[in-house]
Amino acid sequence: MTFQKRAQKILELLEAYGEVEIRQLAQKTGASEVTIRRDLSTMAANKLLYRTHGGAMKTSDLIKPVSFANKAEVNIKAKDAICKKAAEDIAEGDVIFIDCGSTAFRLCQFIKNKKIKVITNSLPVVNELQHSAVSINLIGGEVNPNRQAVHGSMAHEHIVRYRASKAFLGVDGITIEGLYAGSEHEASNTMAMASQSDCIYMLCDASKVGKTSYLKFNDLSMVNILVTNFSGPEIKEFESKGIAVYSVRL
Amino acid sequence: MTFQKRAQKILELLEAYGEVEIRQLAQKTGASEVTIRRDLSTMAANKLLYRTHGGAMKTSDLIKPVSFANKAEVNIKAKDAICKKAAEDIAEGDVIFIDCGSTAFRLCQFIKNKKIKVITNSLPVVNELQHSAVSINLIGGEVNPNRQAVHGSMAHEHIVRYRASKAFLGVDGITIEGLYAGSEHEASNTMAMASQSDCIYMLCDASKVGKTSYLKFNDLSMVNILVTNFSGPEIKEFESKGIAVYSVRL
DNA sequence: TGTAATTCGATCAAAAATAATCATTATTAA
DNA sequence: TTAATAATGATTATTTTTGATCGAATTACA
Repeated sequence: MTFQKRAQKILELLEAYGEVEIRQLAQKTGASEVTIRRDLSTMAANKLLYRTHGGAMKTSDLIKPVSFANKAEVNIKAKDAICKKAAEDIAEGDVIFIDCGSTAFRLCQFIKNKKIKVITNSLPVVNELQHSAVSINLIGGEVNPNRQAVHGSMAHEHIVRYRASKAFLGVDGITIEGLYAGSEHEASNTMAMASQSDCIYMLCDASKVGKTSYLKFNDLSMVNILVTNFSGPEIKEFESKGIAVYSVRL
Repeated sequence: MTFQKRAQKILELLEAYGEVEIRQLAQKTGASEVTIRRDLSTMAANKLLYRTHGGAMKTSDLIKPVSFANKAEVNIKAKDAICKKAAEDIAEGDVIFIDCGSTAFRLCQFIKNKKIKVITNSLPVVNELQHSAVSINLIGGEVNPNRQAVHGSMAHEHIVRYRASKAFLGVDGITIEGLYAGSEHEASNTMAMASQSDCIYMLCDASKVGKTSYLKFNDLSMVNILVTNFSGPEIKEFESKGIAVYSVRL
C-alpha cells in the first residue's frame, strides 16, 4: 500500500470519526505504526490534519485553506435551499457576479454544469468552479485571508470594468431600513457589483433578515429580488418596497 | 506494442481500478518494467495520472492536497534548490512578483515567514501563502483552469499598475538567443511583470536551458539574474551577455 | 507528585523502486 | 541500402520507503 493510498484512507476515517488513533490506522492499512506516524507528520506538515498524541484530529475547517465546503457550517440547509432557488434563474450564456461569503458560495454546486461566465472575488468560489463548465473571471486586488476574498481599490476598479446580467450578493444584515455589512471593504465590493448588474439578487437566510450590523451601506432600492427562508410579516413590507421575494422552505 | 497502445491500456486499467502497479502493467503489456516506468513518467508529466511508488493513481481519485505531498513532480529537487537560492535575496519589506508555473511556485515554502508583499497571478501560490506572514496581491482577470493562473488583458493592466523590487519568473525555454514561452498569455504576463520590476530573476531548471518553445517572446536583455542548476559551457555565454548566473547544485 | 506506560524522534538496516548508463533493437530519413 | 534517430531492455548505482530499536519526552494514573 502506497503513501497516497494510506493518506486517502486516513482522511476518510478522519472525515468519518473526527479523530483517529495510530493503532487503528496501522491495523486498517497493514502498515507499521512507525510508518503511520511518518504519514501523519507529513500530512500535518501539509495541514491536512492536526497531530495529537497517539493519533490525529480533523483540521478545524476554519483553518482549511479553501472551504466553506463544510457541513458543520451554520444554516447550511437554508443556504442550500436559497441558492437552489436562485440558481433556477440562471440561464446558459449569462454573465453573473458572485459575492464572497458563505451563502453565495453555496450557489456553486448548482451552476457547475451551466455554460456561463462568473465574475467573483471569492477564492472558494474560484476553487469550486475551477474545473467545471463555468468560465471564471477573478477580481484582482488585495487578498484578505480571513474572508478568503479579494478587496481593495483595485478590486473596485476591476468590477466596474465589467457588466453582468445578474448579481448574487450577500450581506450581514437586511431590514426595511437598508443593507448592513461587516466592513467597508465588503460593502464597497457589494455596491460595485450591484451597480454593474441588470438584476440584483440578495441571498439571505433567516438569521440575516431583521438584523443590523456595524455599517449601513445602502437602502433597499438597489435590490431587485430577495431570496430567503425567512417568513414573517416583514416580507410584505419588502414587497411593498418593490422587491420581489422568493420564499423557500426547508 | 507502441507507447500509444500501452498508454491507452494503462488509462483503461486506471479507470477500472483507480490504481495500478508497475509489475501488473509490465505483465499485461508485455513491456519491461523500465519501459512502463518511462511511460508513467511522461504520462504524469502530462497530468494524465499521478505517479506513486511502484505504480500510479487516477488523478481524480486523489484528494487535492495530497498531491502537494506528491514528490513525483518533475525536477522537484532542482526547483527547490533554485528557489532556495533565489529566496536568499528576498529581504523584509520587499515587494515581489511571482510568476505562475511549477518552478516559481516552489518559492513559496522559502518565503512564508518573511514580511513581504507578493503580487501574483498563480492560484497555487495564493493558496500556499494565504495564511502566512506574506501579504498577497492577486492579479485579476480570466482564470485558466489548466494553468491554475490568471491571464488576459485585465491581468496585464493590473500588473502595470504596480511596481516591485524583484520579479521571480519562469519560462518554457531559455537560450542565448532569447526567452521562449508556451503561450502568448504567459509571455504577456511575464513581460509585464519584468517591465515593472527593478531586478528580474529567471528561475530555470536544467531542462529549460538550451530549450526552445513555440514562441520566442524576448531576448535576454531583460534578465538580470539567472538561477539554475544547469552547468554547461553556455553559462559563460549568458554571463558575457551581462546576466549574473546563480549556479546551484543538488 | 512520582512512577509506569505510552508515544515520539532519531538512527540504522533491509528491501523495493527509481534513475542513470549503456547496449541493442526498431524506425525513420537520406 | 545506409546512416541517423528513437525506443526498448539490461545492468548497476542511488534513492525511497519501510520497519526495528532505543533513549527521550509525554501522558496516565495511583
